[in-house]
Amino acid sequence: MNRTLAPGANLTALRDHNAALVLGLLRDAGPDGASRAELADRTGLTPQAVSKITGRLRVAGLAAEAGRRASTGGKPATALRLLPEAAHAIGVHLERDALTVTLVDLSGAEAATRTSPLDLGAGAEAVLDAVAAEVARVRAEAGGSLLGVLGAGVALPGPLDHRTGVLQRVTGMPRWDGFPLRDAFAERLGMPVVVDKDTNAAALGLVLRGCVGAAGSFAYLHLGTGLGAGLVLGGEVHRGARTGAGEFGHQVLQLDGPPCRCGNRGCIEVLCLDAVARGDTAEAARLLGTGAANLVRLLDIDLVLLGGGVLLNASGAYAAGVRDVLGGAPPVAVVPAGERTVVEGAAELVLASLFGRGGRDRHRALEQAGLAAPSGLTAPSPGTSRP
Amino acid sequence: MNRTLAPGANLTALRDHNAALVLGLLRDAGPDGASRAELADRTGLTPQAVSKITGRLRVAGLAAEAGRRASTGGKPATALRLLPEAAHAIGVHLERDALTVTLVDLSGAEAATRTSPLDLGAGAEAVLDAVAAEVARVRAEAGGSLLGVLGAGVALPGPLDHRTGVLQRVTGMPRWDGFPLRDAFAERLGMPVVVDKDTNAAALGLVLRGCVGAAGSFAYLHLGTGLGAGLVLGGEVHRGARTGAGEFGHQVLQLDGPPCRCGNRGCIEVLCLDAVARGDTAEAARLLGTGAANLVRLLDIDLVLLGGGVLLNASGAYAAGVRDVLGGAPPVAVVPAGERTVVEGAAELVLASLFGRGGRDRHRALEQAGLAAPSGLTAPSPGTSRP
DNA sequence: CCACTTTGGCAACGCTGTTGCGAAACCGCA
DNA sequence: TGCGGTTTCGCAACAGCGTTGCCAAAGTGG
Repeated sequence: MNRTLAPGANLTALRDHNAALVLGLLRDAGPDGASRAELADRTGLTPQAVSKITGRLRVAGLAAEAGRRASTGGKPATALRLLPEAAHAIGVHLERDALTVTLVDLSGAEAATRTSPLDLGAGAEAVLDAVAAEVARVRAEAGGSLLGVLGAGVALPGPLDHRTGVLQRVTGMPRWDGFPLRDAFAERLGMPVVVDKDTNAAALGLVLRGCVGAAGSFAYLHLGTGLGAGLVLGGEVHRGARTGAGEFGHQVLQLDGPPCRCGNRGCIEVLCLDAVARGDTAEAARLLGTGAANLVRLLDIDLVLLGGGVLLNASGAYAAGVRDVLGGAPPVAVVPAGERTVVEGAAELVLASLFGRGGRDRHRALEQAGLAAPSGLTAPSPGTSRP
Repeated sequence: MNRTLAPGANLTALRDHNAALVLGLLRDAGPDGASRAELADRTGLTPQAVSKITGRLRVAGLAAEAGRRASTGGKPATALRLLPEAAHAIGVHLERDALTVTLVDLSGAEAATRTSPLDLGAGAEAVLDAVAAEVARVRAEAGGSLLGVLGAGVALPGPLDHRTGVLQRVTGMPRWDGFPLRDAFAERLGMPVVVDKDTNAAALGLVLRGCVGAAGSFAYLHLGTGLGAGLVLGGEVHRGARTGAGEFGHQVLQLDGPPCRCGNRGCIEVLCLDAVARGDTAEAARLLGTGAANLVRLLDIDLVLLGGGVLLNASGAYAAGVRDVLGGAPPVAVVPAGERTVVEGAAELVLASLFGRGGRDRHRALEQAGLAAPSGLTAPSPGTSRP
């Protein structure tokens, strides 16, 4: 077992953990906010600890008081809410023929978004130029404010390595093989960059945006030019050893089926895309449902989200068809996801570490957002709201 | 998302986390032990912190100094090792027709094991009697020492709920439906009890016993009377929403295949067991490999362990057959597991919380093992080894 | 023999969440 | 209107965590 994955914890880690936890709850609470007592309940911390933590958040400009709640028999609670404009993140979605860039605030709300054509096969320099230009335009559109952009998340089809940010043999585009995308983008954009597979980014975004309700685990199935999946297990995106998890499309469903470009026979992708090409949506949905059922049984999840161009064009039919195969027991919800899951998720790659959702460097993210100043200076008291 | 799954952390949680981490490293180090400096390196804690933690472990009787290492140019390191006999755990494996009970020490080494026939369908009282009797005999065999038995882990086929310890419709044995196994066992045996599915217990045991090397994720495939799997993802057993994860056997591999008792067609279990019944080991291995390949691609794991009676009877042939289907890239290791993985894993269900491997109540476990005395009394200095 | 390296303990320290206590603000009832 | 009860929340003192600074011990190598 890899012990380096479970490091020792010190007081800094403890503080950052709790701060991220509270920030996440505040984000989930939305503009109405949450009271300190409520936060204490949800976290298991004492009210005093929550007061100290929210005090730090207020000093850092990440949270503020937001009016009073109705009393429940005693002193009315003062709501605390996230200040979404305290920081922003950029999401970049690279497709074979298109580039989408978005700028979102801490709550995930979109400040500006642009889509433009792209030739991903044109090579690194051309793509870097295009992305840098679009990022600049999006920032200008959003008001030109250069304040508080925490970083950029980049989502693309893969295969790639999330930890190092290095691309592998992108199908049909050998020029990208071995390209250190993260470092190149970070240098060019002048900000921290996180790279992930498109389906993983989408799945992460769905978690952070509260689109999955109370489900701790779910699968996001994406049917576009290919068929892939993003897996969230126990609240965390499961990427596997080589960021290769989610290879849903090359699941063998028919041992003696038609050959696939991957070398096997009867992959669900081939069967499904054939049905789509024939216009047989019902059969495509049935195949998708069979694959989803395999996945649901293997991982015991109770939510399946559907996305990608093909599925969204007939989301009702696909959802119904998949639901039909899955049956009712155990009860699995099948829901179509939004239109821009991937680019929104790309931006969330940056925000995840702030909100205790398994980002790669929570401490740096919190520091960058104004918490935990590197110099050992203690922040002054925020001053409480008194008459 | 379920925020109750990510609670706030206080100083107690921090101390317990680090203590469990160090205990886990000491267990992995085996009888040769590990030096404080080495522990500091692996945990990322400062040497001083490690000294304090190991001091507490020594006071609690869980660790001791174990001689000197060769010098590397300075003062030679003093090795610290786990004292395995400081505590014990009981593992119970319930099968349809057999009962196995084992008593292991902290290192997982077996002190005594007994197997006896059992009629699982005979109902709760008869089974409780049998288990209690066997547990008493095993304790007697192990020397009669009643000291330091932390609890019992119970592994059985399921379906069941790990968190509550309640059984669901055990296939073919309706009398067990809804039976609160954990609480009934806990009362009868007079000790804490953890219940889990047999394949999950086996997978957990393989992690804790260091049988999986540096792999953070792997699948344990078990082919006995049925076909199931235990999944470890990112170092943690993945149980899913209802402890139902690992339903490998009812993965559809042949859309128009023979009907299965689960209602679908072409489940891998039916296909595979048919091949086994025909004596066609090569075909069974090929089918198993195809299912394993689906799983490996979906989860991006690089280790598959094989267990269960059928597989172990011809482990070489099965491993080779599975390896053949999986191919070499990405490199997936296929290895047969040991004979008693389930009952050993059942005992590890109890030990897991001590060693920072995701047990359900680490604090209680550490307290029970002699650490973190409930009264606020600080433990005295352990006294260092001086001439 | 002496410089150097490495291990590891002691004491003081900074920072964490916790506890004890009290003020503020509201409800409900007399 | 007055008073007790309830709930929220801050201040101050506190215990306990890992960290830092310093030093002793015990080897190696010139």
